[in-house]
Amino acid sequence: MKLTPVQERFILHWGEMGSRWGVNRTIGQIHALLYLSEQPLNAEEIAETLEVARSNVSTSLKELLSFGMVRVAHVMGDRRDHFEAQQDIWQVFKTVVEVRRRREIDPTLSMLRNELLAAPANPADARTLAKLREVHDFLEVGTAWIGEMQRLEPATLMKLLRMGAKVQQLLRGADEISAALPPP
Amino acid sequence: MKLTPVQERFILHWGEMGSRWGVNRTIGQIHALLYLSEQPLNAEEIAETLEVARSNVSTSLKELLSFGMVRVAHVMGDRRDHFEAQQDIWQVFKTVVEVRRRREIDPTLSMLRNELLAAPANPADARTLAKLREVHDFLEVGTAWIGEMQRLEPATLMKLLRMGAKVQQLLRGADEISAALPPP
DNA sequence: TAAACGTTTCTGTATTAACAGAAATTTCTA
DNA sequence: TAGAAATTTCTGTTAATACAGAAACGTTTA
Repeated sequence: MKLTPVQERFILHWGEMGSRWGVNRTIGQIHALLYLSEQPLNAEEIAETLEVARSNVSTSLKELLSFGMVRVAHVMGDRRDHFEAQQDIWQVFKTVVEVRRRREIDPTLSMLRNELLAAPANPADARTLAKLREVHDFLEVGTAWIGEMQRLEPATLMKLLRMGAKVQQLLRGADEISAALPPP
Repeated sequence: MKLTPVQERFILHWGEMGSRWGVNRTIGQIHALLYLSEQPLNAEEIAETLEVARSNVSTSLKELLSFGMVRVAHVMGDRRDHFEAQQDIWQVFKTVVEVRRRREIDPTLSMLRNELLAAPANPADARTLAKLREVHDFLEVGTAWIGEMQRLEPATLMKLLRMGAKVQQLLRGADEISAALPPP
């Protein structure tokens, strides 16, 4: 597959950013390529276009599949697997958030839960445990929030986002309401 | 500074997670130590407690200071710098979001802006540019949203988060309102 | 201004992750 | 069930990052 200069720059950039998003360059590039591609591509085409080793493509695709960012498609009369990327940018974002939650928050949450449950009698730790509880509660509530956000439809979210300041007002309103209630 | 087993486990875990959050182990550990510490610590104490090289502490502190997660404090009769971590967990979170936005979103936004402005006449790129615009708009609107969220007070946010489902309803309400309006 | 104290920068080593290419395995077709 | 085609796993190399220890640089006080 021949790339235009614009496509090439986008793919290279996406690969570069990959490392900052917690995936390697090849995974980023493959995702960008499939995101831009009009039709599903097979592993061979991907390897040729990006000039990376076939095995590297295989490993990377497996990871992208496991994230749910790419799926297998089949082309009539061709027995090879073809791959296509999730095209809805909001879905892509939800996937990213989900993956990162599992990697970056869940392990800490479960570690904190353990410490708080094991709750030793050592009075020297009273202050420490109070802080751990604070972090725990913050993360707990944050992940619940993320979960709710993820249940929103793409269209709904985009509209909400576009509303911007209005939502802000809505939230401030909610704050006033909750301020009027007795503390939890 | 002598650590209790609970403190030690927390610090080690935080250091471990550091790499997943885009900072190295030492930075994570120092942050955890200062977060738990009752009073500001100097670089020497930090190095001893964590058993890492003094130079490593210096570099890591500089980075934490640049993030705004740690600040310098002074102790009467001691000319050495002492360091204390931001204690408000919501502030910590805001800082993390801010740092990651700069690292993970801003470069892509500016790259996309460039491509869209340079807008070459090549008709083969029409489809590609449309997709780039979609990504661009999504990120643009997302960062604006983040900015608004960051202006909320800690107490306000915690209350909002705790409201959970109620906020969800509020958002759905907003959706119905926006659905009733003509498309933007 | 000297010397004691504190901090930062530099340099080499070690650890980790990414990747290419080869080998092995699986899947499909005739 | 051959044997061809496609995919995955394995192995060694390369590149990037983290880190310790040493050296250099600043700052304060007597």
